[in-house]
Formats: sequence, structure tokens, C-alpha cells
Amino acid sequence: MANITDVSRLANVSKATVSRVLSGSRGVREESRLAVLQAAEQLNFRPNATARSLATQATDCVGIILSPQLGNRLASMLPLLEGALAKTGKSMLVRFADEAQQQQLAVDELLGGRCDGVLVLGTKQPLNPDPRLIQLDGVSDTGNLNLSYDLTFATESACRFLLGKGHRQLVLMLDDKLSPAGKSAIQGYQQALQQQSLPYNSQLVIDGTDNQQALLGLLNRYLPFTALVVQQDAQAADAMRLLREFNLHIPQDVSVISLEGSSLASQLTPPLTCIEYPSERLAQESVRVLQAQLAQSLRPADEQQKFQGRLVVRESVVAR
Amino acid sequence: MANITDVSRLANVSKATVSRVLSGSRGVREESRLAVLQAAEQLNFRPNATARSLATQATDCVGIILSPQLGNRLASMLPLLEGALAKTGKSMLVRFADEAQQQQLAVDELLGGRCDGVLVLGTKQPLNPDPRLIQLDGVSDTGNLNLSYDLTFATESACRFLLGKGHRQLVLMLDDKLSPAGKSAIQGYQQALQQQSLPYNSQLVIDGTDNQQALLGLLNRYLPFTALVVQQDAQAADAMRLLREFNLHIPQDVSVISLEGSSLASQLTPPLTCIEYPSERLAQESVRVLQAQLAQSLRPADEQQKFQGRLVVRESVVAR
DNA sequence: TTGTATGCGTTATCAG
DNA sequence: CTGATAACGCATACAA
Repeated sequence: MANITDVSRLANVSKATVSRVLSGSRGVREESRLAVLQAAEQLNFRPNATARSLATQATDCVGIILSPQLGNRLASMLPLLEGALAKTGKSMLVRFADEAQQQQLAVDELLGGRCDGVLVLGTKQPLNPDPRLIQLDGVSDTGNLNLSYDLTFATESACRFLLGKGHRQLVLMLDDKLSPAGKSAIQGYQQALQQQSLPYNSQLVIDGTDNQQALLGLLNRYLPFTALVVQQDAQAADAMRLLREFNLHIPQDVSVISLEGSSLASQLTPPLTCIEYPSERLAQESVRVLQAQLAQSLRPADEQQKFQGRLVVRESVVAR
Repeated sequence: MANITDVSRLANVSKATVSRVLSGSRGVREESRLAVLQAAEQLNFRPNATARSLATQATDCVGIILSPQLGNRLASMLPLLEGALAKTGKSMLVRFADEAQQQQLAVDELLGGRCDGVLVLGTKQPLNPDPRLIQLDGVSDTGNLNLSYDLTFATESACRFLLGKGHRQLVLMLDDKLSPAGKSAIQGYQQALQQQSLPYNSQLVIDGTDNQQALLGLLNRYLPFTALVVQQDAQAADAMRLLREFNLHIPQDVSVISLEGSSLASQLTPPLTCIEYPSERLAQESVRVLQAQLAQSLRPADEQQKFQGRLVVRESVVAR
């Protein structure tokens, strides 16, 4: 691979001039500018990113830390993030880590020279505060900037929608009732009920992670319900299959709605009504904020921005 | 951030010794070894990856070029690739590009200093041959190493399975009939028919990309069929919904099977019988091959390894 | 406008 | 076993 010296020789200028043309490109006579460009072209010169980083003290990389559990969300989020980053000429260094310790390790390693900034998706435990670190859907009690999905709003919207359709017994199925996210959802659930002066029955709030056991338990207890509010599409899919096996038809017997709608929702049978997870906005805004943060290189900034999803009505809900 | 000089001073040794301890670590007196380790610990020293890369002439990165269309496959493949790479201490630089030109551009840029090697998923057009480049499911006529899914085998397996269940009119729905992949599939389709001395009707082979129009056309023409072989799970989901809207029940009226089964298959209704795409093997093998290729740094190696998926029987197929 | 020289943080070479 | 010192390829302050 040709380097800057080769180009400078072929163009009969100094390395500095070559550098100027290919980076800053200001204050260079047009004549030598062209000479450099031609020489570079001829030698198929690509400035070495590593060397440039070392000199500049800035890799053009941002780290993305993902949880393997993101599942479908990954497929929609990652291209969006890359698109937003590419616009500012930045590359994505991707790493997977779900446990808090692994995540902190990854952050430290990436921030220790490999990346200018880091985006973490779905932190469950607080991470050491750092202005170059931005969380997406992370725990909110850290000193880090955190853009997240408004699960309270989603849950309240979903429940109000169902209540408006005449449903009165709503089951809420969450990833983890006790997590911050779970509590946000429950809050929305309660607000919706309260607004209709309906009682809150904690037995109707269940964890859906353990292979539908919770739902099974609910059926066994003959607790009547007409609607199921599920956090994730994939879990909705599982739940719907289980319900069918108990000869409960969807949506005739049980209406279903998901809180973090993705592309999967439209592929299910019946197509799933949901509050759509705002991937685009979240992706764009997070890289925008990260850029700003890196550019100004100051204020620890502890914002907690929330993003609301919109209701997408499909066929999995009927009126009562 | 502390650098190697700080450590060397605190440990009362030279930079060279520090480097030796933290990299090669051989031929160093235990005494100074400990001094260095302690100093590094105390200063929380993290060797600068960029500087190391520049000196070593080897970034510990491999580029991954993805197509946004990979969809669900992305979510399963990427963590597997990262896992395999992490074992050898390599990081993943991810980029999205679907058009051939963009892909070539990305390859050149990544190989021009940012990465030691590149993995491209799903190339549609040939890429310039490079020993550091490995393709996954790419076009096979290039001088590059190419590990791919055996779609011929998958199609033949699926069709034989259906034929064995008494089906005689099989519709084959592909992403693109005319692509190399499409042709592979058709070959498997024909082989299965041939083996049963059944005629080949090209009208039963359709493109499923254009929003099910092709399937609709088939229904309109009253061409009888009892089974549908679909390349991707997501398309199978769409197709099943469409069929239902025409009052065709699955699997009673039409059996369905997919050729590139993913996690989506088990979530559909009914759960989808499929030939499962061998993500794990493909991921592991591709990074293994890449490592080998980089280590030996020689032979252009034009292998074309094929990976076969295994049949997973679920409820979307019934006997006739 | 251009060139020279120095620095970025490590690794690698080569004497000692 | 260890320490100077020269790469690595580029950016940039400074001098011309």
C-alpha cells in the first residue's frame, strides 16, 4: 500500500502539502493540489486510518454495545445507527455484552483508545459516568445521558385503547416486573385503570420470560381476562400460540397488543396491534446527541430524554 | 490517560520493558515484571490500541459488511460472529451496504488500514479478489473464498420431504429466480421432481419479493397446488396470511415449508417446518477460515465450501 | 503557499 | 535481561 511519502515524491511536494490536500485542503495552490490528487489517484493511495488516528488523537469510531437479547430490535436498530453515523463519517465498532460487568469492561476497552464515544443499548445496571457514553433504553439512575423508550406511555396508551374497546380485565405480561422498565410499564397500567376507576389486581401482571409458565398459571387459576398486553412481539407470538392450544381464539376470545412493536408484529397471525417502538427517532437522536457531546467535549450532561411510540392498529384486538 | 512512558517511569524501567511485559512478556526478570504490573495497575494503564496497531501493522479488527436486507438473519448471525472473533481477541467493524459498488467501496476502505480482514455477507455481485476477504453466501464466481448455504440441498430436501408426504404440486417461491441462489434452488427442486419422475412446470416457480403478487397470480390462474416451498421465513409468514385470506387453511389445504429457517419459524402459526439455516457452523467456520488466511498470509485460496441445513419438522406440513 | 521538524504511543531492533 | 532508538504513517506548529 502506497503511503503519504510515495505520493509526496510523485507529486513533487512535501508530505505536509499532501496531508493538507487530503485533509484540511486549505491554503494550497491549485497547481500542487491537482498534482497531489493525481498522484494519489495514480498510486491508489488511501490514507492510513490508524496513523491518522494516532496523530489526530481521534479514531473515527464509535462503539456500539449490544445485548444478544435485543433480538429483532437489533436488526432494525443497527442499520439505522450505522446510517446516522455514516453521515458524519464515523464507523461502528460492535460488541455484545449483556451482564453489567461485561458491559463496563467493553466500555472501558472501547473508550481506551479504540473509539471516540460509545452507545450502549439496554443497560440493566448503572455504568460509570462518562461524557462520551450514551445509553439507549438503559437504567436511568446513572450520571450518563440516557435516551429511552417511554414504556409508561406505551402501556397507558395500550390499556386505554383496550379499555376504550370495552375490555375490563387486562393482563400485563412483562419481561421483568421488578426491573425499572417493568415498573414503568406497571405505572402506565395503573394510570389507565385509575382513570376509569377500575381496581388494580396485581395477579394480572405477570412475567413472560419463563416460557409462558406465568400465562399458563393464569389460565389454571381461571382468572378471567379478555385482553393481553405484552411487552415484546416475540412473546406475543408465543402467548398467542399457547392461547390457541387452550382453544382460545384471537382476537375473539382474547385480544392481544404489544408494547414494543417491531416488524414482526405485521407478520403474525392475526397481525398484531401494537405501540410501535420508535427505532428511527431513537437512532437518529442518539447519534446526534453523541456527536454534540463529542464536539463540545464538555458538560457531563445528565439528560433523560423519553421517546413515545405511536399506536398501530391491526387485527389482534376486537371490541367487547 | 496514562501512557507507557508514565508506567516506565513509575516502575523504574524502560518503555521497552513495559512493552515486553504487557505484550510478549518473555525474557523479563520477575522483579521488574512485577514492578511494571503494579505500576500499570496503579495508573490504570490501558495500552493505546491505535498506537499498537500502527507499530504492529495489524489492527485487531475485522470488517463485517452486511446487507440491510439480511433482516432476521442479522440478529442471529452477528452475535455468533462476534463470539467467534472475540475468542481470538478481534473486534468487529460493521458496515451496511447492499449494492455491489457500495460493498466494494466498503471493502476497500476497511482493508485500507482499518481492518486486517473482511467478511462480507450476501454479495450479489463479484468483489475484487483479495486473500483477506471472505464471503458468506456470496456469488461464487469470484476469486474469493466463499462459504455458503447449500440452497440446492435445502430445496431438494424440502421437496423430497413433501413428496414423501404425498404432495405432487409444489410451488417454489424464491427471492429472485434469476439470481445464482435462485438457480441453485431450482436445481434442487428439479432434482427432487426428477427422482419421482414428475414433470417440471416453470409456472410453479415464482418470485416472492413483490409483495405476494406472484402468489396471487397463481391463485387467480387456478393452478392447483398442495404445498408451498418458500425461501425465507418472513415470506412464508406473508404467504400464509395471504392464503388464509383466500380461505385456504394451513396446513390442511396448503402445506408450507421454508428453506432458510430462522428463529421466526417457531413463532409463526402454525409453527413452520423448515430446513434450518446453519448460522452457528457458518459463523464459526468463516472466522476460522479468515484467521487461517490472515495467519498464513499467503495463497489466494479459492475454496467454495457449502453448508447443509437440517430439516426441522413442525406443524405446517401434513400428509396427503 | 510550502517545507521541515516534531509528536502521537507502541513495538521492534540491536547493542550492551 | 535491559535500555536507547528507530520505525509506523500521518497531522501540524513553526519557519521560510
